[in-house]
Amino acid sequence: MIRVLLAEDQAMVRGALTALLSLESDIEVLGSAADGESAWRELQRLKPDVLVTDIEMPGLTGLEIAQRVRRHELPVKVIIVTTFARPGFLRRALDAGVGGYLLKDAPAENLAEALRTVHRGGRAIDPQLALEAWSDADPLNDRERQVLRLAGEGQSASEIGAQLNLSHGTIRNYLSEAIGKLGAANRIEAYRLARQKGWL
Amino acid sequence: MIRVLLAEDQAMVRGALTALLSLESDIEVLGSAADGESAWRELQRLKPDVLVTDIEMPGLTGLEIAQRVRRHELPVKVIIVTTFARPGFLRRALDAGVGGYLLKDAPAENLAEALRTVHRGGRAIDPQLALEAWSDADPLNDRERQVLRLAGEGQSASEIGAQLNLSHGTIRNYLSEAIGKLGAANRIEAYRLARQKGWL
DNA sequence: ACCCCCGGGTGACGGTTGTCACATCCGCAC
DNA sequence: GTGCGGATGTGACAACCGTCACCCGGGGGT
Repeated sequence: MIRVLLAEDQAMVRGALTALLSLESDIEVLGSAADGESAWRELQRLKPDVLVTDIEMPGLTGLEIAQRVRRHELPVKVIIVTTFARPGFLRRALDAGVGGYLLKDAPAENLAEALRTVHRGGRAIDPQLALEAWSDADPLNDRERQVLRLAGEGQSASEIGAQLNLSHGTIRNYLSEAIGKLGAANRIEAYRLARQKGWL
Repeated sequence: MIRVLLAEDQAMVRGALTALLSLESDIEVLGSAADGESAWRELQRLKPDVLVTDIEMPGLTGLEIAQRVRRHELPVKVIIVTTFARPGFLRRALDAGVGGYLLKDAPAENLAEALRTVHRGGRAIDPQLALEAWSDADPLNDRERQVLRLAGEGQSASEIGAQLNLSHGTIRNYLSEAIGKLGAANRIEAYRLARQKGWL
């Protein structure tokens, strides 16, 4: 019997996934959590074999939980199930030692299958995504990432500078570099590109 | 017996929702579709009592399907189930005469409940969202919406102008108006604001 | 015929952005 | 210490952006 904890913020999807997994005779859903913190608490209380978690959740993200699990050496496998086919996310997930990374686009049967694979020590990584993940690395450094994020919220160079205690000229230099590295035409395009790669 | 067709692009969520609804003894899931066009075809082939559809799908969106249903006077109720708590979306959905509008944040039991309500002729609208929907209306006209959308993709005024056969000066005028109407500081902020309201 | 509104355009203004070359400072290797 | 590299600033330039006042032409009303 595979004992599972489910973390997913959208209640309807959470309920639906629970129903889906409960159909499998060798899987038992111990419980579910709607945000990162409670997932972390339930993880320690219920001691499941496998944690199935979304990435984007209030509080802790699924990636952060995976990192914590590794750091505390908890005996639980982690499977990420997410909407986002972003190479950067998979990259970080693998660095955090997750057992599986599935897309919500994948057929529903894959989930139970992946659960079994991971439970017996294997890995279940979405194959087409695995390729992309190693193809191109994040070219941005911390400053560029930081500045690009703020620029993407509509802030001007001066506003960003004020926030980071840097001169507006420096901000423009960083933005210019980021735009160049990403092959974009302006900050807006750069932001979108970086975002869809999972780099921001 | 309530006969249901399900339209949802993410396969895993689609499978999970099917599992969820199949647990109910008075509900029968006739089939499901992964995009707007096939949902529309299945709708005519299977003639379900109720269509449960996501909004964001490839091809036709759920809102467009609802509009078509109304235009063709098909004898099917439509329930929108979406991630997006955007007043503008609900507004358009109601204009299209949908029977229900639920958020994926809502508890899973609500879905079956809403299905029954709508099937017997009632309406199931997320209550807190219903309030917001009438609070503030979309101030943008078609041109502004169109231009803002393109600007949000990183295109310059000249590029947008070329695409719409308008002069770059006119584009700037539209953007300026949109920025003003939304109380934003620049096009980036305007885009974000409009987007999160569901106006784009 | 008259007026007025509406979609579109123009030209000018000051500010912002993107780019580049160069300057400064600090820390670290040798 | 010398030298180098990274992080931060500066100043200049052209292009772009946001704003505004104003112009034009074509429908509707009346």
